[in-house]
Amino acid sequence: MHQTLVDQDGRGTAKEMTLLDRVRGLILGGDFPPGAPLSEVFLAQEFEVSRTPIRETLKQLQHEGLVEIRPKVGTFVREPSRREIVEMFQLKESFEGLAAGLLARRGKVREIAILERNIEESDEAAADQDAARYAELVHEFHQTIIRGADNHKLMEHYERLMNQLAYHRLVLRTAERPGRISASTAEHRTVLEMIKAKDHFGAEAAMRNHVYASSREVLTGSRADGD
Amino acid sequence: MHQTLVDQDGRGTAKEMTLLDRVRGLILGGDFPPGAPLSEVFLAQEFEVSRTPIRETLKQLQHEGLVEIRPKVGTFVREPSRREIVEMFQLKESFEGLAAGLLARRGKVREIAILERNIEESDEAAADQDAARYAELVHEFHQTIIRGADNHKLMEHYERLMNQLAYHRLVLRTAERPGRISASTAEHRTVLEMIKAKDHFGAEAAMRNHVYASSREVLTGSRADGD
DNA sequence: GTAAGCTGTGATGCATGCATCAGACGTTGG
DNA sequence: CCAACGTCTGATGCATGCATCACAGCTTAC
Repeated sequence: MHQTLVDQDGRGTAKEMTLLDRVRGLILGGDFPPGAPLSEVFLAQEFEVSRTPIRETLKQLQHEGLVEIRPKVGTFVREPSRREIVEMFQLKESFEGLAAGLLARRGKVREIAILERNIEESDEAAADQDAARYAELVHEFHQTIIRGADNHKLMEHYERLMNQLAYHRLVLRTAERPGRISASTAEHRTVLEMIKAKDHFGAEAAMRNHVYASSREVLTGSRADGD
Repeated sequence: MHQTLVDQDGRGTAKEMTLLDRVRGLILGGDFPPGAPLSEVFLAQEFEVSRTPIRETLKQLQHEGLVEIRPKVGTFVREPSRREIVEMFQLKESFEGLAAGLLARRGKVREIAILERNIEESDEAAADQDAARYAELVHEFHQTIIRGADNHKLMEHYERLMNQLAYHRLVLRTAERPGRISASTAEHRTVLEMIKAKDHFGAEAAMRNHVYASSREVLTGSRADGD
């Protein structure tokens, strides 16, 4: 029984998605809001598998912090408290700062080129008032730095963290304001300059400053550029 | 050799240990060295449960990075490569630096008192050439700082990281050299001074410097104080 | 003698059934 | 009317059995 496991966002890329990815997608996609119960039998029917692999999946998601399993009661989508969100942003700052520092130390030409191009396109997107494209580029900028750090363990922890933040980010996306989206580009530029100068100390500081600034504004709702 | 089924902290509290803890203890305790296969049926018999909960446990451990599940083949204790160990130490440096900085910012009197006492006892242990006690105190010092940071998400990520490093640390423990164990106490003292001065920037830098120094020596085998 | 193919064995992957238990709801006593 | 209790329902927790597959070792062709 080779059920074609198509992804749900209609990209048509039809890559084989593991059950874990699919259930997680259900949560992050908003189909199950925080607090919603995740019944094993329901999910089993939904994905046409038995309860056993569903149970394994839910336990994994518990480990990721996305769901809460109350023994003998059920599994529920976890709603991070505001405090936890603050904590996670502190971690994000630390992770991305570390990554920027490592990348600066390595001075990888290819990544630098990508980042330069990214900033150019960000300027264009900002000029075009294309908020969606801008958000995409911001995401790409951070991803490039994380990946460029060349530290796989860091990537793992970072991904775990961002998964937990993801639902929150989706909510924030809706609050984008095209008029202010270029605010963070200047900070991106500073980070890139530090990296190009191989100033790992400065790069880390600039990146942390940037993440801190955008997270502050996210938390207070004043910038909310989805970054 | 090791108490297998009871809790390991010798508290005698015999708290109900979850299967996850018990299997993990088997790995970290060295009963299953890296590369060893973890047969589901064997573990099921060992713990007198069926294969189903064992499977769930193994999937969790995979997520923790302690084991590697090769589909349709089996589960094996993962042996971190040297590169991964370096990566993990970089993360450790970042985590503990963040924690020290947060603790300095908070300036919690209780934690500071604990740390001061810890350093005193460390000096005594060093004077007594009591390597085991010293290692214990070092561990406690770091734990106090991590917990004092008051960031639960940070603790989670830190624990995950240290679990992956744990096997390696056990190996290092055997290489302790009583003559040099006091080397890190000076660094601990510096960290504490920064925290007392509420210099979060300095505290972070001092902590990172300390972690970097000890990890360097661990990796090159020149200090190897288990820190 | 070597390499390709085949079969056996043992493991995992999953479906299913039963035991157990938390929480809901109706009932009853005050 | 309210609170305490008993029953009931639906879920989870786990044991078990069957299908499937990777790998080893043997067989066979060349």
